[in-house]
Amino acid sequence: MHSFTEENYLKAIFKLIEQDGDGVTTNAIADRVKTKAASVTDMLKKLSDKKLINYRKYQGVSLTSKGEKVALNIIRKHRLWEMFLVEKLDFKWDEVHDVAEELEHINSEKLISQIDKFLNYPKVDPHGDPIPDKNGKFQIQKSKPVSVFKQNDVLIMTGVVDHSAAFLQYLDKVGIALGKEIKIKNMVEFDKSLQIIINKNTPIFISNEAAKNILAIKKIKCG
Amino acid sequence: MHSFTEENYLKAIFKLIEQDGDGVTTNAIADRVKTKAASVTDMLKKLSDKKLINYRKYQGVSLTSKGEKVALNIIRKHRLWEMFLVEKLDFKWDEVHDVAEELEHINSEKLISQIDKFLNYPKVDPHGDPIPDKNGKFQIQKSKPVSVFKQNDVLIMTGVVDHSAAFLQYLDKVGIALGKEIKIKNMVEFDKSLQIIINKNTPIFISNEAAKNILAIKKIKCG
DNA sequence: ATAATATTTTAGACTAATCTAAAAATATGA
DNA sequence: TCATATTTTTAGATTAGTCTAAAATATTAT
Repeated sequence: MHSFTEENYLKAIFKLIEQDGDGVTTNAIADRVKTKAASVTDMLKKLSDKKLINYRKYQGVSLTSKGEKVALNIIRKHRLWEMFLVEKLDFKWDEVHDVAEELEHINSEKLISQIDKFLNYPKVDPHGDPIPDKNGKFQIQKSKPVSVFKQNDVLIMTGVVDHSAAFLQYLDKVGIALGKEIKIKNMVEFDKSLQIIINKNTPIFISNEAAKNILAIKKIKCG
Repeated sequence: MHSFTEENYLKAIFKLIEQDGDGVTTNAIADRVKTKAASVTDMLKKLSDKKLINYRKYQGVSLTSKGEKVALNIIRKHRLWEMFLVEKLDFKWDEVHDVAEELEHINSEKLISQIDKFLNYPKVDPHGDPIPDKNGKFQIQKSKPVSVFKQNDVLIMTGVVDHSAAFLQYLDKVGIALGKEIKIKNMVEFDKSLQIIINKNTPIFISNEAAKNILAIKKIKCG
């Protein structure tokens, strides 16, 4: 098993990737786990030795599939416990976080599968965040900025962060709208702009700034 | 708050006192918390500094009322969690111990009071052990050998450990029977024999061997 | 392109809890 | 009572996680 602390680092890294994509920085992690950058570096070496993250000095980190599995399991437990506290023990949705932070580290397969059953297999927690199933798969996807996805991902546009008229008019002009398919063809290293294909049309470029403000989910593979 | 480890030591000491009375030995604790005597000595110093135990080198330990309070709270949490696992999550009574060992260290007043309510304020856990209430009082007392009680305790005799005819005849002869009041007048240091008063009659002496085989509970003060 | 700034890593130290081996205290028993 | 055995404590080392301060690397802005 992994230590309480290792689990917290993996969870922090997972959430940072979810927010900002791969290449998570030492300082960002230090912020999230409320420690100093030097301590983070030590832990990154340890997690890397255990093949839980991909780490090269000064280059930022990403999770290996092994590390992602661990992180997803912690998140699953956290969200199921939050659900339990609200549904069964009359906690308010804003009271549950700190207790769930502790409960998520309890080690028992049976405990968590029984809680899941007891709650009738919920798909989202009290904050509306999706709960991964026991295989680490989300039944419901949360929309994320286009900027966090990877080359060759195929997405469905679901919303915007910036609701300004100017931005919406821009989207209209380039042909991005709710429900449209967006395939990420390429990412330009220099300015992080993206070459994308909308509904199989001719590729276009959008800036990193634009990509950060367009929300999307991964398209589910059919067949 | 106290560390996970400190809590485990306090719980171990509490249980040893419950079994054998005050003056718990270093080795007995080492056995229970599965560590070495040297480690126990270190921890005893720490707990003593924090005024959680009474400790004099080589003399064995007892709990201060502060320490007992902490121990009782851990035991309360442990037993409520066991109850929850069996009643609500379909655990077998022999599957719950290890998980409850982890859950008992979760820090949340509200969590445990809500679990208590959810279970409708149970008085005993799935193993039949009494559950202390939030003030650390047992609503139901577990019978313990007379040998573990202290001077001036007033008890009610509830049973025996040794069911042999010889022992029962001896009890009959000295006037000890189910329901009789036993007041502990004095304990002889030399052989640990007890001077007791049965139903306010003339004091008699019983051996430590006998005292270990007579079960009793503390008499509840009326009025 | 280079100087200034910011980020990240290294080096070395600290704490809590643990261990082994040796010393000290206590208990046992002829 | 005095030697022996047992128990407990001390001394010194180890591990996980943390810290500060200094060095190395990367980024930014002129």
